[in-house]
Amino acid sequence: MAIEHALLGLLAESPHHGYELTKQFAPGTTLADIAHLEPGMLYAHVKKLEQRGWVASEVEHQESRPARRILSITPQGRVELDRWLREPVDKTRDIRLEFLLKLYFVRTLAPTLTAELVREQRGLCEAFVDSLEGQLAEETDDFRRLVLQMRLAQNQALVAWLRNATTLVGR
Amino acid sequence: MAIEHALLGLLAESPHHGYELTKQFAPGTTLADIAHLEPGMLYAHVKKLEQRGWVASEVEHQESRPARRILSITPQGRVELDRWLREPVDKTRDIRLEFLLKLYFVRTLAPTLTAELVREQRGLCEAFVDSLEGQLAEETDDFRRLVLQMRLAQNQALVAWLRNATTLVGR
DNA sequence: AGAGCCATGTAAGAGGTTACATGATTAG
DNA sequence: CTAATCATGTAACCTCTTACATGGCTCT
Repeated sequence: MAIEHALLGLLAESPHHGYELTKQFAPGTTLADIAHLEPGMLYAHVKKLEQRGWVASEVEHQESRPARRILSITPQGRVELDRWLREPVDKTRDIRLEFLLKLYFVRTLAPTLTAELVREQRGLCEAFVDSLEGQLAEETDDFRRLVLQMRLAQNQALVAWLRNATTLVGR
Repeated sequence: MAIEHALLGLLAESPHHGYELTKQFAPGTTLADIAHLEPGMLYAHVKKLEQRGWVASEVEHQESRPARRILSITPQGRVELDRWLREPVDKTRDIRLEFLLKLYFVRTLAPTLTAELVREQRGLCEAFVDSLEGQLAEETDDFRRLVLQMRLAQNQALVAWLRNATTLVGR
């Protein structure tokens, strides 16, 4: 899901063929730092995106080179990408991959939305922190407290990071 | 993987049949708080554990109740469980589920190993913190710094939590 | 009479990993 | 001559999620 939206994000800038897209995820690139994507999986994702009508393709023949399929984003694809870029993730574990991808693309594709995305994500994390603090106040079992404390520590760290990100990313 | 070891952990205390095991993961229990396990998947996991020779089963017939398969851990299963209980996890994301399961079972099955497990896990997290700090010192790109800072914040929070856990769990 | 408990599973589908398959061209 | 690059995919195999299938018993 998240990776497919990232592919939409790459195609939103300009059409590309599959091989070019795999290069964006090659070791050492920023995207590879966030998500792994093997060439084999890329073509499978593209197939799904075409089936959903978010991507269209056209074959380009070349001399002395294999033919390539030029992929471009459709109007429905743009609608979907825009929806995705505005929505924060609701599970803490999705911040590592999906939220970072949103942040990566929102900055270049819709810079004016960046600050709002970060703010909404921080709102969700803060609400979760509050909820965990409430649960912790009522919990008496040592081990369950330990579990809650871990989640609390992680979410507090994310809130602090997002607060800092607002200033860095929001210019 | 992690959930299968948790099932081994439950069977290490005493033999159980499948239905009893599903109850251990029912909503509201401590285990359900760490990991989700639907009945359907439980039987699939048990099948795998039997194929590996870590669990053996014996059918028990009952009057006026469906027959049940009593599951018990084998000697090889105990060896595997012991190995698993001693090893910290090496990816940060596995702490949420797999490390918590290890912690849950090591406390009751091998309490003397608890402090050592927490210490080793903290060692790994600290090493990762050091590595991230090194990368951050050399990174100039704003966005990549943001990614590194998030990972750093998360791992620092875990180190602090593990430090606190030593005192709580190690008695 | 109907809801829920006991007790076991299968089946279908989504998602990811790893490896393999093809075959021409260009650079060292 | 060998390795890397260009360019596409398939196939096999895990894991997890969700839903369904069965059928008797107990409690209200």
